[in-house]
Amino acid sequence: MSAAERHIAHLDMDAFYASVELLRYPQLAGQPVVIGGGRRHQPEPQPDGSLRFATLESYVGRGVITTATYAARAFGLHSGMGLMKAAKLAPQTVLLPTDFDEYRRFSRRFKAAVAELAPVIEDRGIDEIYIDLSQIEGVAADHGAAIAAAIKARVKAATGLSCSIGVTPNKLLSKLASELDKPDGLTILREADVESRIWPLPARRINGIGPKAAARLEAECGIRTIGELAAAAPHELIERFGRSYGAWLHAAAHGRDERAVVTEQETTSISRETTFERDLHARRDRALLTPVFTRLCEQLAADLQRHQLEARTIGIKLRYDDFRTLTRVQTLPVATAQPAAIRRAAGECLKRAPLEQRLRLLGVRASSLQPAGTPPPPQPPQTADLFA
DNA sequence: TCTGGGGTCCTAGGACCC
DNA sequence: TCTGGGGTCCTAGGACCC
Repeated sequence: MSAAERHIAHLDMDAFYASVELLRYPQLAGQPVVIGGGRRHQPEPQPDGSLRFATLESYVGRGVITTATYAARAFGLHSGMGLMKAAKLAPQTVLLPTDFDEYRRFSRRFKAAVAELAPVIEDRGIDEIYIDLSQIEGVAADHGAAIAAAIKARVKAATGLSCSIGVTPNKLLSKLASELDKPDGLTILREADVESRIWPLPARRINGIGPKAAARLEAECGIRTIGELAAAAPHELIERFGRSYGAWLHAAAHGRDERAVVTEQETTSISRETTFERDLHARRDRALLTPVFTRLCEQLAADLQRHQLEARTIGIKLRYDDFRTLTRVQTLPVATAQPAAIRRAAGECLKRAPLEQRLRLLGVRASSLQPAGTPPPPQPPQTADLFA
């Protein structure tokens, strides 16, 4: 491993789901559009051949925005916001249903396009990747500017979509850099730029500082920006946030990150969950709940089988009407991908959960995964055997 | 009528074993 | 009938991310 400076890119597709939908419905370009909710608001063909799109004002339900176009963001709409709340802010916004199959197709397409130019890619979900450019010839000359521009052009040619790229010496800085010039941005940063370009940003922008940590930093330390975090005494961060997280906060604020670009990652869990249209009572609404529960288990089993995996641990997740979340898991003696075995184990978990309160969500999860057909480890002898 | 669905990683305590 | 330290497995919850 050379000690030479690394060149790591972070590529983020711009408003990905919404941009894919705009390819399908170009007449919506420039309009406020959000993606989200169920399947009930498909565009309806009109007698004159045009399409009639649903708008937020007619939405009823518990869905959230998964992606908003930049025009919709101008109204204050953003991903994660409840659609009912969004409807109050901008009722005329077009609402399109989520079509994950289509987004996955475009995801594969843009990643394949990048791989033609730079094959060392770390998947970070459907719409973003890290790319290690360090081995690309001539990258040091311009710190990755030319190859990043070429990647942007190749993605655009392959998908019709724009993306934003940050290139820096590490993943942490690249993730920050890719956001600095969105949409259709290209930002090159070196370590010497951290003070001027990164330190003014809110600490919350750092990948790994979420709402809780950001609130504590501000309330307990008066820290709002990354620069203020960088100036904090390491031992104080460690006292407040623990040895591991405190030390990481300090390093992150100084733009230090040694993590490698990881090209292969094993799945550690698979889950299925659903939020009910109205809160259900475990006993009184049992007739409604039971088939949903069984179907989640069947879907989970199918997911496992599709991935050729088996699970040793099966768990459930409940969300109560007050949004508290509870989990129960059970580890089985033998791994399974069978719907009946999963249903049985999940049923045992459910017996150990309090069910007085109404539920808004029910989920089933498989973990301790292993390849299908892995021979079971030798079992400890049964009591009966010892005295046989 | 606030708050989806799919993930990862970390912590912490108890059981059990050497 | 005290006193250990370390290791693994399991469970529950929480923070965070896309």
